[in-house]
Amino acid sequence: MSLRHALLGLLARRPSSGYELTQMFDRSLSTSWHAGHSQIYPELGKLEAAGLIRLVGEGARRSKTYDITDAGRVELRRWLVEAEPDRSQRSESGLRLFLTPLLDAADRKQTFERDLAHVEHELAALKALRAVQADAAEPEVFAPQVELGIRINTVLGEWLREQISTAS
Amino acid sequence: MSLRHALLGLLARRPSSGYELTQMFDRSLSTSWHAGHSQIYPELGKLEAAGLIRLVGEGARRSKTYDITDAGRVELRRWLVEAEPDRSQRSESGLRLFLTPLLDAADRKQTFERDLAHVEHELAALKALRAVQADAAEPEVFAPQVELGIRINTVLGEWLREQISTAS
DNA sequence: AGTACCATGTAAGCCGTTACATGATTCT
DNA sequence: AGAATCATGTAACGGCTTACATGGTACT
Repeated sequence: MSLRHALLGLLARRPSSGYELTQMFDRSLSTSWHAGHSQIYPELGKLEAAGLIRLVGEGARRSKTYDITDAGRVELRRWLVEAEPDRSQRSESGLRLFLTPLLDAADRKQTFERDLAHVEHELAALKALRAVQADAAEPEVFAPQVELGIRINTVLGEWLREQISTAS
Repeated sequence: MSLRHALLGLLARRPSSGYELTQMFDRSLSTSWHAGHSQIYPELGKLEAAGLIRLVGEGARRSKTYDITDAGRVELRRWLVEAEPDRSQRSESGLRLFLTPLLDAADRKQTFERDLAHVEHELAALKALRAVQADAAEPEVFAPQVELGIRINTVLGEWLREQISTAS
């Protein structure tokens, strides 16, 4: 269960409300993790009860802003540095790719083209993000990670283009 | 829920027992999907009840071998070609990478080195697999996918090495 | 006054993991 | 005969998604 560490990590970046955390999962973390508000609010309650975060203010519209505590920072560092990473992944795209050889040439080409369109869309978004962040004072995402995303999507695109041309 | 389509896909490759399917998840599909036997056996029952697979033989030790039906093949193709892919992923490694900037330089370097060791291990395994499959009559994994894995792990390794050298 | 969005919460049900349980076959 | 491995199944529990539910604030 990494949700608690994801929340600790986001709160270590800056104090936030549950609503803001929900948005961060969609905007910044969507490529690696997702959580809906119905999962986040109860977990914030548990983290507060465990003393890893604390309520630092209530704002307009009953919003509750939390911040990480020293105990939370210790736990977050322990998890990041000392805990053995769980490297298992769940990727429907990977599964689809694995099953692609079952399709005939026409269907296979079609799915590769669909995937290529998606990869190019991602690539354009990442390059736009890189351009924006070059100026930004406080980048939302770690710049080297944008660069990694660009490189991975680039090789993916190259591979897909090769598959499309050899399939026909 | 892609488990049913993963099972349909594996059975479209060759008729298999639940036990063999469990092993295929570990051996061939572990980088994109995982399922334990306690999930597989009940799902095979549901697929059979739905007419997408059928029992084609019972062997030693009460083993039950299933094969995909024509209806199953139709459903598999529909899912692969026509269904909108769910591209959301759950990757603890991605989450860890996202949170890495919170660490100090020494801790960050340490985690990058741990990740690099793992990437190099994967890369060696994939290159060995590529060498073995070059000779094999009936490759277990689609050769181009091994190539893709090699390329992605290569850029990952390069990126990690850059992070390690600029972090110090 | 009505609509849209901000903000938090709970409940039902499904999916997946871990643990429990049993029997068959092979090897030493 | 005992251990290891093959092979299938069920049960309990926890995580995650979807749906239900409510109220506050801003805009027109």
